Amino acid sequence: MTDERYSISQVSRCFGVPISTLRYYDELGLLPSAGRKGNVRLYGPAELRRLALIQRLHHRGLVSLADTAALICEAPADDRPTGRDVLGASIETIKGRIEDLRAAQHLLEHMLTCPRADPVRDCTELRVELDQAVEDGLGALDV
Amino acid sequence: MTDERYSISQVSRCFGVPISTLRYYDELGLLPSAGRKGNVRLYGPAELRRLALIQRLHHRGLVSLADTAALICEAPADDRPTGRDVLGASIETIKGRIEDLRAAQHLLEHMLTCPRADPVRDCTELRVELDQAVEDGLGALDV
DNA sequence: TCTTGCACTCAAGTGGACTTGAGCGTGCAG
DNA sequence: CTGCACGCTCAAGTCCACTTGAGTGCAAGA
Repeated sequence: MTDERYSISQVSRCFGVPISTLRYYDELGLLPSAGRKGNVRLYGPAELRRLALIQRLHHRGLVSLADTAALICEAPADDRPTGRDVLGASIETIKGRIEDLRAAQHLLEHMLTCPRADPVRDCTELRVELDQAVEDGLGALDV
Repeated sequence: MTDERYSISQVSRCFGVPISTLRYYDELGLLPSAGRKGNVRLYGPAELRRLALIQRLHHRGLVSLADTAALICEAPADDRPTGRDVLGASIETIKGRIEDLRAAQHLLEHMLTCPRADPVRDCTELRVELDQAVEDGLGALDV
């Protein structure tokens, strides 16, 4: 608040992002520093907001760094459609992943609560579901 | 259906998994073949089910291969708690990721529908949210 | 018999996202 | 003025999940 300009180590501490990562993002052009004093990077509010955005999108592999870059780097106007495309595609990808995760969650919860000692071998319910998947797959062989 | 034993290329085709990946999983012990004829891998129904399970868990990085292995390889009985732990932890991880994904999805949807030419720079709503995150982070500096 | 196709092994390479290390500069407290 | 914290660059290394390539074997069909 007092300052307006932050050193790389301050940014690192606030956001829990390693210094090496910040330098790496700078190198990529994903998060350039606001400027330099000597050759020391300084970050301002705009950079902090940008980093917050990057984190929200990229955190734990939600969106690849390349896509994140495509999404948040102001496109050169004529490139705008590209940005929109990535945007739409990313949303679809994310929706798909949420579905996948939900399925995996159900599966794991079943494994956790299943009274069978080894659900993978013994649980009928699980087996039925997996067999269905196998059937679906095998269908492809008869073509 | 007719057969009960499948070649690596058949399995590859049914499940859309590259042959190299199947060999890799075999090498890891994650998905051993049912046996070999000569030194050619053969897969049976149990292996297909196992592969279906692996896919559900591992698909697009949902769960790491190591964790997938921990989850589905029958633990040596005394190791059972370990399996349970991984199970619980995985479920929590997955829940967290679903939340993160939802947040990212909202953010992207806002960016898509926002009338501003460049939401990242111009959208007040977005800025407010990001500023909040920045404030939260900066709080850590005053300690 | 010869070729074609599928399978195998083992070692090395790939890509994404960083991390680590060596070697160097700079500013300020003691 | 010396030492330490902090910062810098550039090259190389790491981890994961595979993929690719070189070299080989076997079995069936023309």
